[in-house]
Amino acid sequence: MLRKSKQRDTILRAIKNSSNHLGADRVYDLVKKEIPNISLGTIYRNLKLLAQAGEIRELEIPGISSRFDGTTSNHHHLICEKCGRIFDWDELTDPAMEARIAKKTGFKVKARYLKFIGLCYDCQKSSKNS
Amino acid sequence: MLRKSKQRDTILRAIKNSSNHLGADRVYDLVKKEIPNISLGTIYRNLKLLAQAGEIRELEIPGISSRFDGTTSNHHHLICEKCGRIFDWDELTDPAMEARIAKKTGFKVKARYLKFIGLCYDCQKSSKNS
DNA sequence: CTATGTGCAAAATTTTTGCAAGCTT
DNA sequence: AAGCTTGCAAAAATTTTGCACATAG
Repeated sequence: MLRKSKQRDTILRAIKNSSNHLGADRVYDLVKKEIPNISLGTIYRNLKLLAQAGEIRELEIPGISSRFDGTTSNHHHLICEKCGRIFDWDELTDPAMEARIAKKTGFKVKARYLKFIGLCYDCQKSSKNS
Repeated sequence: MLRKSKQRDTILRAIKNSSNHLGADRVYDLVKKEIPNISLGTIYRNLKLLAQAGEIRELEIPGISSRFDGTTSNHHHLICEKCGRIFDWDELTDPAMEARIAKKTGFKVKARYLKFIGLCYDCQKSSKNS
C-alpha cells in the first residue's frame, strides 16, 4: 500500500543518517537540499506515515515540537534540560513490570518509552562555573 | 515568588480533583464553571508555572495536545492506543539503570518518565468481537 | 487505468505574548 | 508602591487538509 516515492525515500534517509533527533522543520531543511521544491506538507504526511509503518519513532519532549528517531529498536532517551540535546541509551526495561501490569490491570503492553530528564555531562561541568 | 490567585488555585484544584489527565482545553472548560470570564491564556500560563513548580506533571502523548497529571509522585502511564485513556501505574523504575547511565555517560538523571503503549482490558475484549 | 503521492495554499490547532488594568504582599 | 496576575486579542508555532496534477504499479 505504501508506494515508493523519491520524497519519502529522501525523508527516511535524512532521518536514518542523522545522529540527532530531528524535528519536522529540520527534516524539511535537509530534504530541501536534495528536492528544493518539496513542501512542508509532504514532510508531515510522510513523517506520520513512516511512524505508523514503524520505520521511524516519534518522540515527545516537553515543550518542544515532535522529534523523530531513525532508530526503532527498543532504546531510551536521556534529555538534557539545559542544552536540550537528546542522547540514546540502549537497555531493555524490566519485563517483569509488564507482567505485573498485565496481571493486575489486563493492559497489554505493546511498546514502552522511557525517558530520563536531567543534566548531561557537559552541562553539569559548565553550571559549576556559574 | 508565586503569589496566590484565585485563578491558579482553581486550576490546580481542577487538576488534582480529576482522576483523568486533562488537557488545557478541558481544564479551561472546568475552571470556567467557577470563573466564567477566565481566559485561555491564563490557563496556559498557570499550567506552565505549576508544572515548573512541580505541583503538576506535564505528559506528552503521541499526536495529541499535552495532558496534565495532578499526581506528581513517581509513577508511570499506560496509554491505550485504541480508546486513548491513560491509566496510572505506581512502581519505581530500576535505580541500577540510572547508576549505569551515570557511570557510562556522566548524565545526571533528575526525573524519569516511563510510558507504556498498548491495549487496555476493555479494548482487548471489544476488538475480539470485530 | 487506478490509487497513492505531491506541491501549494489555506485552515485548524495548540500555545505564547504584549499590554493596560487588577491584585497581593 | 512594586511586582506578580489577569483578560483580551493578536500573533506564533506547529500540524493538517482540500484540491488539481503527477507518478507508481
